[in-house]
Amino acid sequence: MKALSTRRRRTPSTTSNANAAGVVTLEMVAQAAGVSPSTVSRILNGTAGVSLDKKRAVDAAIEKLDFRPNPVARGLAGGRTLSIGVVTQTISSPFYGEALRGIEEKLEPAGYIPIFVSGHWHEAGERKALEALLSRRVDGAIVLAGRMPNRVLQRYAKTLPMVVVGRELKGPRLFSLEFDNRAGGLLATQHLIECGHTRIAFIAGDPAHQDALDRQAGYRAALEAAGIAFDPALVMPGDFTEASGLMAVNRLLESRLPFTAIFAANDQSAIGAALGLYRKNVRIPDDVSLVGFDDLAPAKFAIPPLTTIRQSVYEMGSQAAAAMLDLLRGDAPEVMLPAPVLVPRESTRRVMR
Amino acid sequence: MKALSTRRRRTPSTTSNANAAGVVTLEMVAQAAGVSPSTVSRILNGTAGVSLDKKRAVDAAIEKLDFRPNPVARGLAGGRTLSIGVVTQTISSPFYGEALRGIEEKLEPAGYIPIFVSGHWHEAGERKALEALLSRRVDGAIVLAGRMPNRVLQRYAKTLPMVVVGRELKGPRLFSLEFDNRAGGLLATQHLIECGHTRIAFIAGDPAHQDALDRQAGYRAALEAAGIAFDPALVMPGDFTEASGLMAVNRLLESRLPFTAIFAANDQSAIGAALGLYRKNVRIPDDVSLVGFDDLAPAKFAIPPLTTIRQSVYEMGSQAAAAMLDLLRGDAPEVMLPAPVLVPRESTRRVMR
DNA sequence: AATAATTATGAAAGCGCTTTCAGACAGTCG
DNA sequence: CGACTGTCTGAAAGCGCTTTCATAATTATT
Repeated sequence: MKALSTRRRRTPSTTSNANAAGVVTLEMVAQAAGVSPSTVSRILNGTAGVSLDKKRAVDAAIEKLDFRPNPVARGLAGGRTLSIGVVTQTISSPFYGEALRGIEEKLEPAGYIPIFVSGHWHEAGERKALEALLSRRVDGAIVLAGRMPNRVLQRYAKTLPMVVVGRELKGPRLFSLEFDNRAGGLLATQHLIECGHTRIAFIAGDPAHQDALDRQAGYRAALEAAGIAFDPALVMPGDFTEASGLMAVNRLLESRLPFTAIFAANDQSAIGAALGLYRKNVRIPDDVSLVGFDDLAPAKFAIPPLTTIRQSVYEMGSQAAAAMLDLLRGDAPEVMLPAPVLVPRESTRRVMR
Repeated sequence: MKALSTRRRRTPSTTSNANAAGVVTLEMVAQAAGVSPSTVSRILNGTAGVSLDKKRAVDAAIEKLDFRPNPVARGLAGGRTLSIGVVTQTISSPFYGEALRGIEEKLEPAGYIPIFVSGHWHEAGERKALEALLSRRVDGAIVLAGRMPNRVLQRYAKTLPMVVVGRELKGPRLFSLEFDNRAGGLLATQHLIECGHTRIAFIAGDPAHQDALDRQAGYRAALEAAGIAFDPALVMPGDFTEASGLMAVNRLLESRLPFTAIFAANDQSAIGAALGLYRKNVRIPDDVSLVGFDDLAPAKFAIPPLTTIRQSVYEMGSQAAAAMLDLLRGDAPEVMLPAPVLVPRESTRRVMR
């Protein structure tokens, strides 16, 4: 299998260097420029001052030979790999996909490359993913949500800089980034209340996610603020999937409890709910108003287009990456997530009855 | 920034080794087991026979010290990094997301890790992505679709094993994998024809994608086989996005051309089309039947659930990864993509008029 | 002008592993 | 029983870079 390894002893005295696979090395650059490898390295990294003429000579040599430093060797020698590990749950979900895009696009110009690993929704998987990243000597890790206990994350933060999305967790080389899910939940519910709804069902998210809990807290807070009694029978369990939204609606309908609006903990479950209503000939928004959460692409093209809470997942990824870059630079990250906004579309409207 | 580099000269004679960051090295294992580093390496890689008792001692030491070889050092020394580069277009699209999941899950048990890089839909981006991967010394590259000319890909294949998804392209260290898009297009259109439709519109995909062209070819072939005249006015340009599906429908409706069915080149544009029809109060499937392509998650929860062609994107990714593993092992890949299947749901039905 | 304090540079060690080379033993054979 | 194979093993070189350390070349200081 061995890749390009046409390996031979380095001929000790011969200076005409030309390794097997035609790869240009720093040493060759040094030779071409008539300086020592150390100098080339220093120029590359800006580690120390170098006289202008040498710098010019080296730059010219780099240009001419089309030299690109080998990150692997760099990693081994300098302890840096210019790669950032990212632990996600599923890389195929639209939610994580957006976040990853944000991360990638922010990291790229800084010369870092993200390495994505899935945690598969359980602690053991996440831990394994982090271990894999660690053994690959990533320079830092970004953890998206996840079920790992805070303790564990804090321990890892001793080994390498970490940014965690979706929890409150600070430390010397640890930064966390949270979207205000509670405010979002509040906003969504308020909107429904303003439309005159009082019987508002809630389709919950995966209770293992803090996000889900916070959104629900926002829902309750809004009800309370409006003086509407909270009815536990109106909250349906769910897990952020379309299927769970569908099932929740079915149960809701079967319960025969009166309700005129549904707030689903994310767009995906809202879309599942919409299908459930459609199946039972309940019209949106005429009979029931529906609000989602996240404002991912599909919400805009749902039938009818879904009123939802925008939390820019892309932005979240991008900010997490920015924070990581700060951490790496030794600065205290200074990032802010945009506040949640309501995106009114066609799935909600005033009650008329 | 320097990561864990508490670097010191290695104390030449001292044998009690313990590097700064508490990382266990192969050398430490060798020492604990009372053998030379070479022997440990040989056991790790199965490169040469080793006596049973030494092997046992080494295994015990590895276990006890919880040693995990450093891939970076391995990469530098052996020319292998145990990582596979993957070039995608957008990592956030549901289509690519699924494929990446397939790749990741197939690679993982083999000890390889995928590194995903986006090509951002243009040749320059893809080329840059490939270069980034190359400079990171990946052991192989998987290219998903993409616009890079075949020539270029073939040239890269000289440097490292490649598998390309979505084109016909073979070579010594090059393997390609194609889904039968034409057959899928044929199937979709046939289904519509069997339902009695004769005025079938087509919403095209991005013409830069071979996939899109093939699906369209299937559409035409089905019409021809059924003796239905092909009407170019019924094919609407599109680019695989929801927005393009929506726009296509609008134009179609404005054209006042009669039609009773739409075949969209992928699910996303079909969903956009569905919204367009909904807006104009055209009912699916009562007034117009609609077929998509891909059978990604959202299709199942569209309103109404979308009849579509299943092409297991997950499977595609997984097979591509399997092919890469074969290539790396030196075997000729022997993989097969499942044939396209029609998944009838509720967006199509017999014409009644 | 003589000495101290700065740079700028190169030599060389070392990151943690793989792999060649050659030695040390066993086992074969005639 | 000596010459010859073949199998294990360790020493050491080397992958391509970074980073000390020491030296030489400048510049600043009094």
